[in-house]
Amino acid sequence: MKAPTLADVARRAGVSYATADRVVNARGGVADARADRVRQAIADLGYVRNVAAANLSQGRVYRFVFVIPTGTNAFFLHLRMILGAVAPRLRLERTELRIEDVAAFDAPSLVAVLRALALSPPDGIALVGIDSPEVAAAVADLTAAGVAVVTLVSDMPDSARHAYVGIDNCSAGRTAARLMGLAHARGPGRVLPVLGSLSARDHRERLAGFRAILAQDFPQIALLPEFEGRDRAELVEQAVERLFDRGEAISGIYSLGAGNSGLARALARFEGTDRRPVVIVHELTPRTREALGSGNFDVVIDQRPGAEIALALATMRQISDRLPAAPIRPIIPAIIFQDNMPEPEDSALPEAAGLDHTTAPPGRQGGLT
Amino acid sequence: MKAPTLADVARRAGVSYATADRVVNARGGVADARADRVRQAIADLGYVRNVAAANLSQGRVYRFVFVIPTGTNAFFLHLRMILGAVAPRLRLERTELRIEDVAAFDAPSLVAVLRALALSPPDGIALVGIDSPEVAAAVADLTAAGVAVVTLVSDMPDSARHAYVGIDNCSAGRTAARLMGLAHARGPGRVLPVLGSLSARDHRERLAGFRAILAQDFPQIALLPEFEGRDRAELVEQAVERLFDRGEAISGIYSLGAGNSGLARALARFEGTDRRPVVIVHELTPRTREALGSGNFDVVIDQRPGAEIALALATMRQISDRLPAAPIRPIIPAIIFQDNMPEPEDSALPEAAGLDHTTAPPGRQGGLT
DNA sequence: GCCAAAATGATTGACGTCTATCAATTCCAT
DNA sequence: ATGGAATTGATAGACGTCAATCATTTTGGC
Repeated sequence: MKAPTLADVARRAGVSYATADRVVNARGGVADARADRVRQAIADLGYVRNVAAANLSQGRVYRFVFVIPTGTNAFFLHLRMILGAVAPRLRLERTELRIEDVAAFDAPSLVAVLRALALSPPDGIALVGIDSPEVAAAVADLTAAGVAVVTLVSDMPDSARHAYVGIDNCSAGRTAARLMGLAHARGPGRVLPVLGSLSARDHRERLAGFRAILAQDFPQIALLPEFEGRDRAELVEQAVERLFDRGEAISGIYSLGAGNSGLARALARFEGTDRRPVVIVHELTPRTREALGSGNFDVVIDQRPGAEIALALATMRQISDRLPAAPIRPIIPAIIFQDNMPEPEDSALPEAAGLDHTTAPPGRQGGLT
Repeated sequence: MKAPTLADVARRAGVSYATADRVVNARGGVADARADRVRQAIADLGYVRNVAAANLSQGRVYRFVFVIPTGTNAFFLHLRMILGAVAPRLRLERTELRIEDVAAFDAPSLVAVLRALALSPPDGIALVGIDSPEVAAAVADLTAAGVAVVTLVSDMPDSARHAYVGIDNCSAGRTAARLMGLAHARGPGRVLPVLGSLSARDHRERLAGFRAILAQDFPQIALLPEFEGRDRAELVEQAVERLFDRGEAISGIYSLGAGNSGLARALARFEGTDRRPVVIVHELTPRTREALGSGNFDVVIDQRPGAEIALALATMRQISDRLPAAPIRPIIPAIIFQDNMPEPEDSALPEAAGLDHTTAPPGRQGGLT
């Protein structure tokens, strides 16, 4: 009735414990015939190695690295903040977190970081994907070396990464289009897409999804040419200002990258009027929160970085533990209006929960006499 | 540099290992002065008991029970399905799941189930809350007996439950109102709320949130009296049919409970016309999926039962492990249009991930020779 | 049939906690 | 002071795995 141990496997396979151990831990030096018998016994018994016992025996510590772009991008700053907040808690679970900096949108420097990490490989690496053969090659080397590699936020489907943790960006773009269409009700309009860089897969996919639904279901809405703002607030601000100054009739803005504080500034001119365009942006940050609250933005599509980090960690741990892989589903983004803003994630006061379970409850055996 | 063990604590407190053990496991028979010294040493060293080692030593199996309402309610059927799907995987992690049936909206039978469970108490219980003093009393007895109790879907804030796992229903109602308002653009309208029962806290809260935002931001939308459909499709269908037959001008329907297949049938009469009201419902089920896809519903607010189950399990495990309680944040509901429907959760084919990590990768020590 | 190389078996000591038992000490009321 | 109770200490085995060592057997080439 209880779970089979490796000793059971060895017995069933008719080999010694030592041989079974050599097979499951890939130590080599086992004849094929024997190894197959062990594998068969594992399958027959449904043996799953007891990770707790394994970790206990070798005093294992999980070492995970998050490679995060530098710069003033509010989303990545938020990501760093959350990582900093969960790190102490994770240490209790024998997990060490490290953040490696990398220049944004920069394949060569990402490759350099990955190559450096390969020298003393951690157990897992989470990185923001960049479409580039060199990065893919570095990833392949890491996975070959037994490192769990997970792409975060933006995927690299053609690489050897074990899993992608993030939202379905195409679907997010379609959702934005649907909301934009809803808000235009039955009237016509002209919509401006603002993005960071077409070289980023996530931005490309969002734009494609947005376009597809607008074209399909909302023919009365015209699409202006997209603006590439490199995720930099001042560039976005200038560009939007210029359009307004030229008197362009803009009924909606879909900002699918970062740099939204610039957008908020550019929209200040509509304060108090009812002529502000419908504004849909990505990522809940202090700035976008504020703009939502004050009624300057309408919708925020948030990829829930906290959930992403949790899933990335769980995935890396699962791969490191060599457990049968659970299917990874995309993160479901939160669609946020001024009415359903969640608490900021840094308001995580452990004791605020008001409960402390660190001493045994009065269970079967009595307390004091 | 490594984590302190209980032996370290004992040494620091100047007591024997046995005494320290008696303190952390509440076995009793320790003089106050000594116990305090042990507790002080624990605090000084930041000792956290090694759960893996503890579970290993006693061959521990977590026993968790989900108490789920019976009936044809599609949401709860879905919840049961997901529980069935995760159960085998959890068994690998020494966790046993059981489902207990209970009549819906029925406090006495919930109390009976809880009392029965108390006879051989599991490690954790997740239940759908019902506001009733008797239920609260039963919950208090369970928590006093050391059982981790979590409310699911609908909370009981005044009970002794350890945590609530579910969405912020008030916020969800506000979100529905915002979407309804958006879809009404600047035109007037009349909106019908359909709910299961005002005795259910979650339904009450959604309705309150919905009302508040409509009143505050959309004065041009009139609110019809709400209909209580007991979550039963045929009742909902009849009631809505009757209203339409009477020629009521209805521009929007907010269905905040179950029974949406009845609603979909009642809306069939608008097929092909553009006079269908705006329809916002809760919970993604096969029926609401279909209605979204065919364009009969506009928005589904889904409380993501899979995420709820995962969080409930994690919470119960954490409480059972007597770890410092992490703050529990509400589940963020998914807002779903026809454009961003996620894969059904039962499409979870473990092997579909295409990866199997059950054998050691070629790590530090070489493979075959 | 011999030798080296390869494969296999047997065994042991961690890892940190829990449970249990038994011996030794302290405390307190009389 | 004495006896009984309460408290404390010491220790050992179990849990399942990993890493390591050493002894033994089998294999393959000649």
